[in-house]
Amino acid sequence: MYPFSVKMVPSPGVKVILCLGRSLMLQRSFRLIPVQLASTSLPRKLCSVNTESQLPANPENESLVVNLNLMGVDVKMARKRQPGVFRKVSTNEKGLAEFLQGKGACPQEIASIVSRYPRAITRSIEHLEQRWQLWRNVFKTDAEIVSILHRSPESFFRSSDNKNLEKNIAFLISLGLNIKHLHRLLTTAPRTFSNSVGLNKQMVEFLKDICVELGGKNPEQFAKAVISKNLYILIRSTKRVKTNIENLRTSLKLSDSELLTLLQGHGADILDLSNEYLIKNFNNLQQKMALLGCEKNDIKKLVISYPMILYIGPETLNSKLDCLLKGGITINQILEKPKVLDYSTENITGRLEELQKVGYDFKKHGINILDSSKKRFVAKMGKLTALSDD
DNA sequence: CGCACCGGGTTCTGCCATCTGC
DNA sequence: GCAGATGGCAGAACCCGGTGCG
Repeated sequence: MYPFSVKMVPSPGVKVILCLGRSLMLQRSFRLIPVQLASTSLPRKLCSVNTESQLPANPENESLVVNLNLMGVDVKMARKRQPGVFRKVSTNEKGLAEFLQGKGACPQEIASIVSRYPRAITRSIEHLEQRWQLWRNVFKTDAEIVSILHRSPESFFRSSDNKNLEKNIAFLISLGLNIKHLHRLLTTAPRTFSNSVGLNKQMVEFLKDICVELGGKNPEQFAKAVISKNLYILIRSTKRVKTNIENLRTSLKLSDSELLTLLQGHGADILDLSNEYLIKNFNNLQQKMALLGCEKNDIKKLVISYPMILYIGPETLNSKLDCLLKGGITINQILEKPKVLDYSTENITGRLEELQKVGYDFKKHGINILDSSKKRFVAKMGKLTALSDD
């Protein structure tokens, strides 16, 4: 039970609802019963007076504030975020709390959810139940949904349009994405599902257009490939994606087919970057590589074989490169095996030190050892130490 | 077995601006 | 004119292991 329920005397109707549990059908029959308790005690007269007096359109609902405080909601934060919610005469904080608790959320999680997205308390039980079921089409357990809600309350509550959510799921499936894709998509970028279907369609159409423009033969396949490679793409603006594609094309002087291959491969990820950032990273890369004696063509090859290099910020990239070079690795070796840049500078530094101790010869053995999992690296080091001890 | 190649998994919300509908 | 709905933005890598080949 929730703290505020101690203080409140539920009306008979609500008591009935609470006892009935969570059967959607039964709750539906009680639809007309006010879901909010405290606010119903607020005299209606007060509101009608407001229309003709100079008082603010609607004063803050005091009993709502009391309820939220009892729930442990950070009222100050909530008020700052969505002040309008506090002036509503009827809200459903109790229903929401009951609902979420029934799904396995703890009071702290519920408080945190409401603090960060107060409008959640304006959703009716029917709405919540329906939306939850739609999410359950994708998730196997309630616990998974609770964890997403706790992570990003806005993704679940921002839209009141369950029809739109339904259409989104249907649309994504129609693209050829299977349930596993949807699961990853909803886990990773839940906002995708509260976009309007129109917006999602717009991005997909844009991707298909790009494909055709670049001489691709299968636009649907291309769009699907980009989405499954980059799960965030549907929460980006087409403007951002378009500008990034243009910038990639011009700065690398890519042919249509090179660009097409890049975009549906590992290049899909870098479309996420803000336009500024992509340019900044590219300029830094170009500058740094020139300093190290590389040709323009080397840079192009490097980006095509390892697009994620453009994801790395100037400072990180430069220090990573410097650290490798200091450790006795040549720039040509990096150009050949750019995946070593995948690993953190700390990781690389540590490995270089260990390898130096056993006198590892990069000229002879190459640098692949740096691009391996920790488990494999440790195993390899074990052998190398044993060897050097002999 | 040892190694290189390669693809995959994780990760990303919380705020502000703008429209829309009552 | 208000609150709700929706769009858009900044931020900024790292790690693991299956598989197939010699």
